[in-house]
Amino acid sequence: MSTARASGGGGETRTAGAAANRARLITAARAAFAEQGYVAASMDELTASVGLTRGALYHGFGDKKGLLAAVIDQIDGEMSAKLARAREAAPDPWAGLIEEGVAYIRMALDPEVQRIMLLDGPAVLGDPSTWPGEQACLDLTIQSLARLRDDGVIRPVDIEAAARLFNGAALNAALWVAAAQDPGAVLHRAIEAFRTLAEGLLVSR
Amino acid sequence: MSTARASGGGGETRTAGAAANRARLITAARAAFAEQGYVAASMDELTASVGLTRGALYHGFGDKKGLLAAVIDQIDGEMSAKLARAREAAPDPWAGLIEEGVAYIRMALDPEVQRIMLLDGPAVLGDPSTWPGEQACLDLTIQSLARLRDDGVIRPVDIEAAARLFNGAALNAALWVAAAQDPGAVLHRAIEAFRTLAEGLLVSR
DNA sequence: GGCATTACATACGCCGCGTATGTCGACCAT
DNA sequence: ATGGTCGACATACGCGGCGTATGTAATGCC
Repeated sequence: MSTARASGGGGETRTAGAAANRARLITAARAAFAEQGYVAASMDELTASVGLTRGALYHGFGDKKGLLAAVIDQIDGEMSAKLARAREAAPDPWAGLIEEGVAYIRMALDPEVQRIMLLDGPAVLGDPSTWPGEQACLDLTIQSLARLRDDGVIRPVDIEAAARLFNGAALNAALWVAAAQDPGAVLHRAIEAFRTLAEGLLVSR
Repeated sequence: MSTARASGGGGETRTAGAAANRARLITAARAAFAEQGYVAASMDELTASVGLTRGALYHGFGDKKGLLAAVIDQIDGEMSAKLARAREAAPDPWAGLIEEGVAYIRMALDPEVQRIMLLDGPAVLGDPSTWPGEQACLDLTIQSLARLRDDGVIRPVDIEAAARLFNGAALNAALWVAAAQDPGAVLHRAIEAFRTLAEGLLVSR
């Protein structure tokens, strides 16, 4: 057991381990997709940069889109974890919802998130709401809203519809911040406007 | 003056007129980009479908992205006109703002708008807020909001920030409707939630 | 009526993806 | 220990698509 055993039971240990090579490809792809964009990123260069060839890529991920899907899945997991922490750190459910949106806006400052999750991802893989990670994120927002409605905090609106608009407003605020020449200053304005708009859901304010 | 004179003063009238060929290319591109997507659309097939070659394309539009930009500009103009009419048909400024957003949501039912304006466009040409047409659209929303603020209808928020979030919420509602299996039913839910959220801006409701 | 310009068509080279095929090591049963 | 199977890649090939350089007919200008 020199190089780490995989879970299932297959054999590995060629030069660095199959799972390790997979992880290295995903890491390299995150950087390449973020810096050059999906279409401009060459799979020849990418695989060569980690000492492999395109054969490894098509064996492990099927095709170029498969690699993008793997990258998106990884980033999505990291984002979901951050959102959950932001929500749980808030004093009450309503503040949790707001802080979740604010955290989302902040994440869009990351060039990787901008390019991969908000620009190329939807264009290549289609509607983000069908991605497993995004679906899970939306479900969390729906649960938060449902509880707030049951507690009488927000008005009796269509929960799923409100969740989608809520996330959408945060997403667009994020895009605005990301494209600004002075993201730091714009970030504050976006967050304040987001809070104001969100209060449209409240029963009383 | 048999085939229509151009404005500037160049010469044309080869087979159908230069401006006419340009328009035919844009029309064909709208269909091709909407049905196959930007990357999958072949410029050889597209130009051949209107009886030309790729030479005409690179002469008139520079490159493939230039053709997409021309298509987007045309669609953008049509959308702006529709939005303006929706706003002007409303009884008061606040209703005008809401109706503008609702009209935007309805437009996203068009597959051309979905694919070209919301998916491929941003991925290929970058942030939509830098496009001339979108910028004009945002300016109109900003003017509407500024008037409503001066009239004391909405709360004293950051106007540009509110305009961006407002349009963003409408855009995401549009994407949701577009991806739904039953767009007609979802459309109503999206519009209602949009109205509720927008009321967060109002001074009193 | 020469001359420059417009508006294309034609020909060429390059790159990038996907796939088919080969190879080397690891496990597995006997 | 050994023949067979499988996994994890590398290598070789073909195809299509983009951009560009070059050629050419029609047109406007003087």
